[in-house]
Amino acid sequence: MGQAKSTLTCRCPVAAFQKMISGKYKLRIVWDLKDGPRRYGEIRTGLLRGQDGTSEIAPRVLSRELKALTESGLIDRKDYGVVPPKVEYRLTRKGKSFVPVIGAIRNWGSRHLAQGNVVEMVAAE
Amino acid sequence: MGQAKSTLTCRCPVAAFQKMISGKYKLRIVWDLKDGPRRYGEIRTGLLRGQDGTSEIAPRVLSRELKALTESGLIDRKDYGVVPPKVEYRLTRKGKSFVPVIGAIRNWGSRHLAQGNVVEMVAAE
DNA sequence: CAGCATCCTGCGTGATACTG
DNA sequence: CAGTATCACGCAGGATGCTG
Repeated sequence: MGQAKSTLTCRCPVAAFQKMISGKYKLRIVWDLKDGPRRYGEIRTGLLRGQDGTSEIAPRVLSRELKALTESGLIDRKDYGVVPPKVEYRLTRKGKSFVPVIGAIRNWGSRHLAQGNVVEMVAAE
Repeated sequence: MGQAKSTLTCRCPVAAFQKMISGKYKLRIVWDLKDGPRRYGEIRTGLLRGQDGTSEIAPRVLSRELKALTESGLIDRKDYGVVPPKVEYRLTRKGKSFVPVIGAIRNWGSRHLAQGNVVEMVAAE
């Protein structure tokens, strides 16, 4: 069996991590899901908070991110099989264990990364 | 100094983080640098450890990653201005503060990510 | 040795339209 | 509502070759 196919497989945990969270929204999705299950549409609109309401994320994109996260085992898809459609996404155990990592990232980011439009000189070192 | 370029600017620390470490090698470079300064060539060959010696990283690519990291303020470039050229890269204070974050990532990754076939405990820290 | 200049390619991202 | 199907585009990433 081998090697060569697994999407997430890599000798370096960092590289594997990179692959897992590749994409603009995966981290944010997982983070948003930490408070509980959310529906497709909720995630979609939730991703826009803070943005100047430009265009919404393309469904194709969100769809793929969600699928990738599911295949990574971070989230779980629950289809209620009703009409109109209702689908919820929630963190798996693995996904929950990942939340603190994102927390660390956010924590570091909020201290060392210029956020918002306030670009405070990163400089001086 | 201080270019108010919005290169890293984003309202969401996570997104800013994503931008900062975008690219296949940035995280690994920073991690490699945690043990001390390294020269261009050392970083280049160091990035190959574990790979089956396919092709080396294109200089253009490494160069760009290095430059981006420098502009992000994570690493610092030191040119000795000699012949033949000698250039060292080292972590800045900011870069050092970022190492634990990568540590958290590696730690999580080594536990939850399938790492190819060779899972050699990264644990030892 | 430590890069830069040029060309090329695949994929991630986005916009639009359509469906069960 | 929760997606899928198509088309298009920009850019990261790799391959060479050259230079101070």
